[in-house]
Amino acid sequence: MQNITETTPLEPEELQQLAGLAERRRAIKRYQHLYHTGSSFQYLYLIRAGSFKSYTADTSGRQQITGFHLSSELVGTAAIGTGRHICDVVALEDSSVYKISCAEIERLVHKIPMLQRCLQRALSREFERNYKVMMLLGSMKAEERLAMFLLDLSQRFAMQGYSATEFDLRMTREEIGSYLGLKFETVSRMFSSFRESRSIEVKNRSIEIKDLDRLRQMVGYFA
Amino acid sequence: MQNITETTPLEPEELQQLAGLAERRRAIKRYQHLYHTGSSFQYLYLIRAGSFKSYTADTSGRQQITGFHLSSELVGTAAIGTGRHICDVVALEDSSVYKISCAEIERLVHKIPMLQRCLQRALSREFERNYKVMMLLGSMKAEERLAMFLLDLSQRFAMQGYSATEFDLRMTREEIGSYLGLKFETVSRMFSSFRESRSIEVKNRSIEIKDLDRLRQMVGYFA
DNA sequence: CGCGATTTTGACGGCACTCAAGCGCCGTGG
DNA sequence: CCACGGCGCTTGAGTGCCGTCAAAATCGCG
Repeated sequence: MQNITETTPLEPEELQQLAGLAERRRAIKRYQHLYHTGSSFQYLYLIRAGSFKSYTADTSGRQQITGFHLSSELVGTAAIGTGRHICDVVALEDSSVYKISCAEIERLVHKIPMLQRCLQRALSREFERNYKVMMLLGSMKAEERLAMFLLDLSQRFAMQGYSATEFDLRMTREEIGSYLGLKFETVSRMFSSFRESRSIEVKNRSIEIKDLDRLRQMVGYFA
Repeated sequence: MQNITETTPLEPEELQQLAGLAERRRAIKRYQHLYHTGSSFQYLYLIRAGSFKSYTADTSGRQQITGFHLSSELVGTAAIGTGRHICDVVALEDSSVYKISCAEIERLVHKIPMLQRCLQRALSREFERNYKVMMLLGSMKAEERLAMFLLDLSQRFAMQGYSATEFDLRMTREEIGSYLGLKFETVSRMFSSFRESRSIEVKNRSIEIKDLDRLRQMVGYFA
């Protein structure tokens, strides 16, 4: 499961590669945009600290969340192919990013084949995730969706060296619901249900996974 | 709406560009595969006649349909970024394709900037469709999904110069359902419901759209 | 401290899924 | 040529999940 065509979690060594390219860091305040839909592709952003959400407007104007982005992940890669950003990205909290100029990348890709491979692997991972998201939204039940969401977050936190079982959500129930194709009341009910089955401890935004295996069972085949 | 990261409808002039590159045509019998998941990316396929479906195995082994491909559309483009195919593609009927070698494209892209733009535009369209598919599966009702499916087919047939209102489906109700995240019984019921409201005439696989506007209204905001 | 935003929980209803039966179409073989 | 069988399709009945509406509790920002 995971973000569609936007977030790109990086292996530690890939991260180092890219950090070297970072021209400068930039502070992004809560609710501030990294970029807007349709704006031209100038930079990739490597998240140094904080978190973001990306969304598109469903044609009635409300936002449809398409992904969440955590620290040490790469944002903006979907625009590589098209030259224009295809969604809005906004900070969920005060954050900090490295800006990596698109032109700079182009130049260096020719010099350093390693970097080419690194970016290709990143794009490849994104493509494969599209299919998982499709299956998620197409056929999974609310319980399965939320379990998958938690496992996904858990794995991404672990990848950065944080705890895989204790973390804080940075997004509202409504944002989670939008991402998973559920109403926020359903998300809330599922959290309560997970608590009653002792799979997790949840107090507002703080999550502690008590029974990782049970979550995995819920996701079942889709893992 | 439409296929995720796999099909690429082409404008007539783009089609001509690519037809020039076609090395040779190849006949594909019904149920025969064009390529398998994981196989290395060797060719793009321009469909000359016939139709295909692409699917991935949801981990329990059943196939999850991810797209349908009609004549004069380009198949296999999703693998450009990754070098490996990420789904299986199989013929729904006896078909014929042009094979366009990957190496050939690479060479010509350097010579003809026009072709580069053509492929980029194609990829761009695919990316944007991902979002529509996400919204479709995330929040639309069965009626809206099927209406959108029919309008999408209608538009693609029209693009090839065929009738936008009368066409034959090449896929089963079950395949449509898999694609739209519905059970085949629900698809069947919706077809019957559309018939009762005089929006379409439907007899087995043959479809005649009687009230295009009504279908558009059903899709509503999502159009 | 106070107010708006977020979250929880309950009651209720509708849409889509499940299970099941029956029909139509078509290819195969007697 | 017809009988048969299989597959796809339709339709019905019943159920369950999730969305809607509503109210109350809690959080957190100013």
